[in-house]
Amino acid sequence: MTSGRELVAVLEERVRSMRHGERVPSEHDIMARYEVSRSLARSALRELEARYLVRRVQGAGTFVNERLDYVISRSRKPSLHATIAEAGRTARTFVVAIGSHSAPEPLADTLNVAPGTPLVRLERLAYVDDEPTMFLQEWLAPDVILHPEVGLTVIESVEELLRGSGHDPVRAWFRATVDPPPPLVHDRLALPRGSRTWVVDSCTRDGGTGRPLMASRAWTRIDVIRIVCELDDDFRPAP
Amino acid sequence: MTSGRELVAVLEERVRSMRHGERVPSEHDIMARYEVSRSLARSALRELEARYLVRRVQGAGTFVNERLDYVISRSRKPSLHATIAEAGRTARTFVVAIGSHSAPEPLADTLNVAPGTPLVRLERLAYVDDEPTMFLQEWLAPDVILHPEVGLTVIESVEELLRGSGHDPVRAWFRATVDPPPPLVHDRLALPRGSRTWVVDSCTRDGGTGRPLMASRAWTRIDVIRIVCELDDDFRPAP
DNA sequence: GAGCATTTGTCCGTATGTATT
DNA sequence: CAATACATACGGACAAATGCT
Repeated sequence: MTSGRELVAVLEERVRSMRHGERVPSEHDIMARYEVSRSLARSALRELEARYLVRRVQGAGTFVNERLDYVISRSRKPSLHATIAEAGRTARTFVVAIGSHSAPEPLADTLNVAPGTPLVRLERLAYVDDEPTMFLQEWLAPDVILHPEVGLTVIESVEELLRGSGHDPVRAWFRATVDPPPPLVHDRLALPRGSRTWVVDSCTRDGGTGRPLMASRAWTRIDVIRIVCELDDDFRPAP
Repeated sequence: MTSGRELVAVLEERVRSMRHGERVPSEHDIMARYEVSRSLARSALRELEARYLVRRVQGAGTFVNERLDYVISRSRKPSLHATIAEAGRTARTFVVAIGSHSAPEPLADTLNVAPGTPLVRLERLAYVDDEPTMFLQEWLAPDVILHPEVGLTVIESVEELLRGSGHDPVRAWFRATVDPPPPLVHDRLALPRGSRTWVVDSCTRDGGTGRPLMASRAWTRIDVIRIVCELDDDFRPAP
């Protein structure tokens, strides 16, 4: 082995031939096998980590990582949970906080209520294969859900809850980009230093009446999920 | 200075107080000023680079970097050039290749022509402040443009060209995500190793007839542009 | 719970190569 | 050509987290 670039290429090929979760040779193994210094082995693995091909855990090792695609669009209904289950992985969501807060300015505008109107705010944390992966803040318009205290600790999907309350929830608007998360979210997702997340703001309305039901912001680990934003083509039939 | 984490925080604050393009202290300066080793100074600057806060150029130095926002949606018309000009930066686009190619399968489908139909393919390279920033591949539906050889080497905006040919171009569909670019694009954009780009596929139609005019794929430097995808809310008036 | 080996994280120091100015 | 600045690579030491006994 002569250069770090080669080392990265060799390791990448090897990693790509392995399955999600499999163990990647340790830094020490790589030193011995390819006769390079530890710093070079480290930098190669770190580059693969930056490309989301591996995950590294101090004390445990380096493991192959496979990102899951999640398409966001108006027409596609499948939840994150369904998408993840299809890929043979498991997803679970927990409510970490629930309370009544008065609507801040931009949210009041989105939900079409007067500023200061009390809203139910949910904070949820979604795990993929026991890894904290998505942190959600959701504001529910007044009176869209009956007995929220009961339903929300039990039901994992707010969409189902809305449907159960007699609504027809559709994603009416979203805005997505990639950004560093605020410190609170950084901790919740146990992110490594300097990492970025998908940030998706969204508004859910009733498909029939157009009434705003919920506004949300979600931070998603970019190394676990690959979000694909799609604008529907009104001139083509939905698949 | 005790830890690398502090050093990053201190440098980040300093960088954030500076303006785009300003010179950041060199690795050597940081060693002397904060009494750390070169490797620590390096890793700190590299982390700021990973957060898109600085750009590093071998032999030249490290410079403050400020990303530009570019919103993609159906309703927003402004071109990338206009967006960049508003931020006080300059954008230029060059046609690097133009030729006739038979339509590959997915493109033929998008443009609603038979597979193998000859299409005009454009390759363009957009510079922001003399930095190669976006590489575009564009396929034009048959006969949508008169005398393409003449117009395309002169006009920087294909949208204007379409308008000049009597069409009413609107963005009918897009799909956006973040991914490593293919090697050819990696070279064109002079990217550092292991970096990712925005990848935006798009289809432009005539707003009146719905006729497909153009399909395109664009790779954009994620450290120069922050793309924001937005789905319009049909229940709210456009701003 | 304690102890231990393994593995990655964080530092240091040094030397040489390469691109820019 | 020379000076500057970043890139690459070596080596070593210790810290911190994990997983197992």
